[in-house]
Amino acid sequence: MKRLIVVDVSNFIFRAFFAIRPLTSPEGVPVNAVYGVLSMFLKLLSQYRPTHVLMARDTAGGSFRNEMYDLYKANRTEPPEDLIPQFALIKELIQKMEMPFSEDDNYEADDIIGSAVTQFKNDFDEILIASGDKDLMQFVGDNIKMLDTMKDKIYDADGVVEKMGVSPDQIVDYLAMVGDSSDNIPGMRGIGAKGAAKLLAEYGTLDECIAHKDEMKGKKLTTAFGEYLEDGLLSRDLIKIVTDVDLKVKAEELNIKFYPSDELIEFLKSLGFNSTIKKLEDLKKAEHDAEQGNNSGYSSLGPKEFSHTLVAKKSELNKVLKELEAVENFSCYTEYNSGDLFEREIQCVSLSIDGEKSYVCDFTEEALGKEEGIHFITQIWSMKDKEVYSDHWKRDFFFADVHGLEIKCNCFDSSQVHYILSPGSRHDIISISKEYLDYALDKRDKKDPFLTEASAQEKTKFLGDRSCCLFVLSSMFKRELEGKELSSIYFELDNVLIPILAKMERTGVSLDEKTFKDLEVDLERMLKEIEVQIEEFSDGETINLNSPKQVSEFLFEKLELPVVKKTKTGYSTDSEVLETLDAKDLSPVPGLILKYREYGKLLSTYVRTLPELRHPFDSKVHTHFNQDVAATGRLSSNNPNLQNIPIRTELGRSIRKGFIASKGYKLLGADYSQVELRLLAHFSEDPTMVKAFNNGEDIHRQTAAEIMGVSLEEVTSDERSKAKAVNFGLMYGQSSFGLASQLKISRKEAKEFITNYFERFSRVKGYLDSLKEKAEKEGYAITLFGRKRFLPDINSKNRTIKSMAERVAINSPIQGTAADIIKKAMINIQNVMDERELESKMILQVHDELIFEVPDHEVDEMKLLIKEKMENVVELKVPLTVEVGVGQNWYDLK
DNA sequence: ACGCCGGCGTAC
DNA sequence: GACGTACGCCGGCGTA
Repeated sequence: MKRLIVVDVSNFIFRAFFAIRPLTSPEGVPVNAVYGVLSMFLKLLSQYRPTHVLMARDTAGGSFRNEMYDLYKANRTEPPEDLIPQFALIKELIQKMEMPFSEDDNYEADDIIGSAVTQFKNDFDEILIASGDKDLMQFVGDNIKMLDTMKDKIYDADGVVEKMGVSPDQIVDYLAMVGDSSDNIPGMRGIGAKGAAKLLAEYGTLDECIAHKDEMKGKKLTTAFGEYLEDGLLSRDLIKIVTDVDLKVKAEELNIKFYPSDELIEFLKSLGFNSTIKKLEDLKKAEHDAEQGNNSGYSSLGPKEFSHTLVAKKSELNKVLKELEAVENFSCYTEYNSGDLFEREIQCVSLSIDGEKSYVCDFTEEALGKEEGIHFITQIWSMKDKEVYSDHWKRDFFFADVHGLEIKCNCFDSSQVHYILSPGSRHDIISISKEYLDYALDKRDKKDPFLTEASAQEKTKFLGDRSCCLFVLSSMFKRELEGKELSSIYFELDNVLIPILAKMERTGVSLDEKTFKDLEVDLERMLKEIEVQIEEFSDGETINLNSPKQVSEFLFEKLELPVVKKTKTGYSTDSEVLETLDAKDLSPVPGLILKYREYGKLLSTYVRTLPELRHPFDSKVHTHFNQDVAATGRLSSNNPNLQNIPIRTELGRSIRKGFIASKGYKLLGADYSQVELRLLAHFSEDPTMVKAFNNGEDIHRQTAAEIMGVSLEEVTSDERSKAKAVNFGLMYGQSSFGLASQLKISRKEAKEFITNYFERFSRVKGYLDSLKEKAEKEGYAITLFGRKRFLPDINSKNRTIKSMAERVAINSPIQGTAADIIKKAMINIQNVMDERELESKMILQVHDELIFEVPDHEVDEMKLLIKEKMENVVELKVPLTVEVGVGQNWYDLK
């Protein structure tokens, strides 16, 4: 099998430059693009195993196209400064790798590629064009395919049709009509991607379209084929790729060298690519051992192949189960169809007992079927003395719950553990396989119905690879956890929480349709009224009040109001600015826009959206609680986010009336009062603060009294709210500057507040400083329970970056400990609810608050239980107090 | 037509 | 430069 890959080097260079973070050689020369091109190329060799290669490149000068059209590529800016020295290095790299190479001063890489595939077409079994340039799709057909290395996707003629909507031989005409903004090719104004595809579907070619231009309907099309026809014809000429460039190499000269030369290794050393050198040196050694004709070389750099067995017969399933019985732990990768939460079916289960080989059980095959799938997975999940690795146990628990199955095995969740080992990065199986195993899993998901259309072989690799990686990674992470404090964070906290969250998601929350409908009508009317009022000031011009850009033009150019604040791109119009302007009484408009924003936010984010997100299954909303997103250890919620339902303004708060208890149930809410401040008191052991909490004082009032030097009774509500701002600011590492701008007081005053604060609460200062020092020394911030957050920037020389890390060092232990506390409370409460077989259900968590749906007869019992469990999660130097409320809806839980 | 980013705003 | 952690809406721009 002779396979030629033609590499669009210019395309590689730009993609690499932007994909790889800045990187310099030991001599200080930027080399990120060189590194990127090398990695992409090595990956190409190992993954697609070409026998022949041609590297095609542009030269610095323009091409004949510039003579045709002086605006050709006129929109291109100069390459970034850091990239310029890398062009020569990449050329040198190609030479040192002894890869066949072609460039020509009069032609672009596209022309070289076009010429190569045309001229060498009959010399190879298969030719792959490695480039992201759509233009090159015109050559796809027969044995010529496009390869997008970033997406790991190969396009044959059908693939082109699917992606572009036209066949390869229509690509030139297509681009002639649509244009190409990256090369400044105009195209025909008025015709977009959809339009061009439609026209070509009807007439076949551009020429045929022109022949029938009198049939075109609509103003856009008539002008396109009138006024802009010339542009289209010029574009077509520019897009056409030359196929008869003299390449100065013959097909048989394109065979590649499979082993690195000493010279190459020396060159890479000078660039500082240590990890790559190591691999190449090993390869060099292997060259000596290798037998003649052994075709490994560079292509062996790729990951070793796992070995997968497809299981598609009932009798074989039992054999698999027997093997599982014989081991203590194994990975179990479950693949569901992408259908909805309640309807979804199990499609495949892939298992590995050693990280080298896997069984892929396919329940979409006729011989098995979904009933068999459920039966099979039930048997696995009931192996109660086994430890089973999955990368998404919450999904499995949800599925099990829907189908009334029980999961009794010991669950080990690779993503969740990785979150604990390294919060703040990505934890999905694809990312961690890449990071730890340097293994590129097939990135496709089944949006395109991959699992139903792919070949059995492809499917087996897709799934088998995942369970193998899952096994290897889980074993690694398990060792990593061993003997560490972090171990208990995982095994006692996060892992135990998984089924609880699944249950909460499954239960969902009921909404009252009428509340939302009424609010929607009200808000729409109120918005309309404001629009009308504002129009009086705009001379009939319609302004989209949802567009900060248009609002800014209106306020600061048309009405000439004073600019208060700027953003990166222009004048700010945020609420702070609008309030400032409103206070100046120059125009009623800022105040009106403030109202418009408030109502618009409520309408678009909550009132209109939430009822839409109810699930047809039970008409409830089922949020997702993410357990591996927030770097501090908090949960997050999405689809919808039920952790940011308004409360501050009365109108916003009324949305909570729409969150209701099911019939015969009440909602029960319990929230920690001032957890984070109490934690600050506990950690700092500041006597004044500890005493205040122990005496049950109003902490903000107490703070005000201390820093303003007045008695508790004398504190005004303004003073109290200022003190509150100081208290919160402290925990976020706020500076006097920030406090001043928030409270609209002078910096001097703000500074005084803070100075007074630290005098009165002297231990707090010491504590906050110790957090920074500790983070500098240890490299991480840590919670009371031992959850860590690593802070690579804490010793940065860049002041701004270091300060940011310091604020994180202050905030994380406080926010994170609060998160750990409520997680523990959730677990303890759920345990008792299970023991007592209560009908109550936990439904929401909002960082310091839990909401339950409780049958009327359990209200009293649950009130006691929840308060007791939440308050006694952990013994601190100050009491943790919890306030409990009961009501028919979320608004009434006061 | 789609994806990404900036601006903005909601919660704790 | 200046307040931590999230999610999501909208408009606008680019599609490398």
